[in-house]
Amino acid sequence: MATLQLLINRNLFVKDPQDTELGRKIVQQGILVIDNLGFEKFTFKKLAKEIDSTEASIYRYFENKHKLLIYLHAWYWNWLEYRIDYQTQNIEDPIRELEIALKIIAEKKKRDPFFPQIDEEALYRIIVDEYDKGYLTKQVDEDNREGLFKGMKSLCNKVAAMISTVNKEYPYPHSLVSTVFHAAHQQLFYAQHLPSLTEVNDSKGDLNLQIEKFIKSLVFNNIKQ
Amino acid sequence: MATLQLLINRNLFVKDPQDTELGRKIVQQGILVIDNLGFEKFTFKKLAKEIDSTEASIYRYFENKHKLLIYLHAWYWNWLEYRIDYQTQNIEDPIRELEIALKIIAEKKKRDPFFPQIDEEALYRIIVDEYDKGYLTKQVDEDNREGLFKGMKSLCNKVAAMISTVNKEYPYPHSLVSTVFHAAHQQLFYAQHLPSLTEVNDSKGDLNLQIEKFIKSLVFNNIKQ
DNA sequence: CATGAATGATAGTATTACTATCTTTCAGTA
DNA sequence: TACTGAAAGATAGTAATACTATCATTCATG
Repeated sequence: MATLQLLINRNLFVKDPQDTELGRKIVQQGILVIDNLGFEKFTFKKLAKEIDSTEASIYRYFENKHKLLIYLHAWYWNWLEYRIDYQTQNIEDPIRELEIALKIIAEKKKRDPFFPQIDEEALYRIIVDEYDKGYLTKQVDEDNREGLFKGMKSLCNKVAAMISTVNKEYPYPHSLVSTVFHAAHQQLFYAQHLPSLTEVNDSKGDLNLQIEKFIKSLVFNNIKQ
Repeated sequence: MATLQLLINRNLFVKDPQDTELGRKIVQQGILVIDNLGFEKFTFKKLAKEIDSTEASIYRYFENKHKLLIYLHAWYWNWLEYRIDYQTQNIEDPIRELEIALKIIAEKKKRDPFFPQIDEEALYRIIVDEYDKGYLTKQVDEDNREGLFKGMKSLCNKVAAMISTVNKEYPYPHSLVSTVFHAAHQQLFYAQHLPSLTEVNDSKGDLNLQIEKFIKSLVFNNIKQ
């Protein structure tokens, strides 16, 4: 099987971690350590220990842990966009296309053999648990200027365009999509931790399937004519 | 004019900050300092300097800065709930009642003379900028067990109940409300910092009014029969 | 006047988030 | 074979953070 690489914005790293053994280990194990400790307790020192390297070496790849987190987010959004592109090839019906996109956003993530170095299941847990810590900071404007959020924005544009194709009168395609992106992850977090904030519930079967139904209803109830 | 006090969960503080001069100053100035610095750069030491007190004294009121943040969130949600209760008194029409609730959630917050010690405009900026930092942590389950999120949950229940009154067939009242709560704040953040993720835009007039329309459309498109 | 609660003052600790410098390893090349 | 340079390791150091502990002072109340 071919092994792919997603192209990540150069401003997210000092030195491209995909280029070297150590770099790949930083990303690979970084995902696992953040998943284990949570982002606040995660440090480069702890990660260095895990991969038998040093703090200083990790700093040669990432300016700080915040950039590493955005890097992982960027990877995630690029991965979703690639999968949506892939799975909507040759689909003519715009409604069907939109359904596929929403399914991919909401579904439970599994390891993708095209990217053997990334544990997508752990990464997905990180996205769910730390969703907006990437951009809810005082440096958001600078980060945005450097294009660090291009991945999410690009996918948002893509899905918003699908919505406009289905119903070009709907006035809030981007707002609806950014809301749905968040809801898809947030509802999973709520189901696991604050269940009184959602109807999505373990006892009703697969959580992600319920979330998929919820966000589909959210979207289609809004854009049907 | 009467001065009111909102009742905040006892587990959120070591010693009730509403009981003393210093406590009130901690909350009052805490809001302003967090608003200025952002939550990550905010420290008790900096706040202590601001109020001419000491780090140790602040620790006598709040276990750590995270608890102070949740305290402020709790205050905010209690405040919204109180205002919704107040403004929906004697309203018979459930649709009108729901509209009022959504308006209060989305609208631009102004100083409330009933609570002269709280700068609601600064607090609102904090909520918008740090929305889920209160609960997106590894201790969420413990915090939740201690009832720290009662405020948001209670308001969510209230608005979800309004939705069920309007349409008792709608299957996702709580999910819709928790999504809308988030969207109401997120869309403002996006409009200010990541404008390509939203149609809400300064050049179209008042941001909060646009958000109000968006979330009303979101809710009513979903629950109309 | 005595008491005790609240606060202030000061100090100390482990950890974090870096930066700097120097050495070693090792692959490619002259 | 020796030489070079890039990558990584080793080590040290710094300012700030997130606390904890202890002791002194203030001040209202009984």
